[in-house]
Amino acid sequence: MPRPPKEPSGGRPTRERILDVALDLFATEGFEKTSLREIAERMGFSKAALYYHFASKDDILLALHLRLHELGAAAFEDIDPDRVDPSAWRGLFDRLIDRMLEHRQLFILHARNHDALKRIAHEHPKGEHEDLEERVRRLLADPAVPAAQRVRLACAVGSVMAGMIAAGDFFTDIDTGLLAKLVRGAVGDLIDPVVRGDV
Amino acid sequence: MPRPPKEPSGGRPTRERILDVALDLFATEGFEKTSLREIAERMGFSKAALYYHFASKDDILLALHLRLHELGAAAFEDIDPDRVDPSAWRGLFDRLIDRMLEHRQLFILHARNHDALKRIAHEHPKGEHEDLEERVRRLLADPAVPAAQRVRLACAVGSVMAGMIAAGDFFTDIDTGLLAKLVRGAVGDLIDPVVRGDV
DNA sequence: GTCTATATTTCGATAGAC
DNA sequence: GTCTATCGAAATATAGAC
Repeated sequence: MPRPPKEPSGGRPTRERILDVALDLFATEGFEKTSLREIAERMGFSKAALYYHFASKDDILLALHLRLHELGAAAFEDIDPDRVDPSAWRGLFDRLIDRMLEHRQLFILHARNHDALKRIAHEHPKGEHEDLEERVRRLLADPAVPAAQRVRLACAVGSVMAGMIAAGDFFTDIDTGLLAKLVRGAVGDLIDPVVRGDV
Repeated sequence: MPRPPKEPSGGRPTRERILDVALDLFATEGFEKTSLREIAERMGFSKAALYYHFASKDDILLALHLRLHELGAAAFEDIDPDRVDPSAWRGLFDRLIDRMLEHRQLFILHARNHDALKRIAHEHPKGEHEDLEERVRRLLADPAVPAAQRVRLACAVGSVMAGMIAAGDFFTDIDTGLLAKLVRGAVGDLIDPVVRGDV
């Protein structure tokens, strides 16, 4: 029989609590600069104990990458990978903004440790997931797409990122719902000419 | 008498060439991940020789920080620190975009290693420079400024950053002049409602 | 100005007891 | 599942010869 949890952790498994701590540290200090000693100290046990739950430091980052990947897969599974036309951009960004504000830390982790994530994703050739980021990346680099559209798309992505980062640093007094509305408005102004076909 | 330079380095002093190499590495791999061994290898001499030119690794980053600071001071010395009103934003961003595209690496270095730069700037209390970034930062965090203006400003900054980062990654086929024009147009659409007083 | 050699620290990771 | 103890590698930095 499954024994009930004894720790005062809300029944949250130790592995998940380690990931919570690592997410916080990786997002605020960076993956390279965060040491396992630091994670272990916050968890209240020794460095070696971490290795019972994870095979390596990279393995912790990989698990966090999976959290983000599953999130993205669930949120954008109805998008046609082969045909991302501008008319779908507005709805795409509306959902993206909500998701990103809802899971700020995960996206900040991703943006901040992009190199490390790319490295371990490259060392784990399993799945070769075709996620949203890769599609946007290809769109941005495609010389066949009008330059104006590509630049506008990059600015829109940068705007969402900036809003998300600022949310925790400068916008602590702004309600999340209002922030989402304002960012949606700004992104709308950015991609309106693209959607309307003016560029 | 000042002896002529013998190295095939265009007469560029060793110290400056070290900074060039360090800038490239810090911007592409990050400050923490770049080792002095890596810099020394590219320079063609040993690790210890670096310490003849710089007192520490932090000192190298500090010198690069000064490059950026002098650049910013020269470019925005005519801005009134105490009165940054929206009507000046357009001109501010126009100059900012040109400067940033012109010195891409320096700004990428700054964005990527913001924490390390803040740390060494904090350890060097000299000057307590009041630069443009600090002013924008205060504006973004000021609850007295309308939320819509703050969010639009953050999006504009994020757009410029995105355009600059993408310039080297995805926009290699886009002429710099065209890119600057397109980013100016995008930022204009973002801050137009603010400048006109619609928000 | 650059070298070799080395001191010192910190890190990720492992071994084995409990 | 967690511990202590330790290994090996790599990092920053220093000492002293040339």
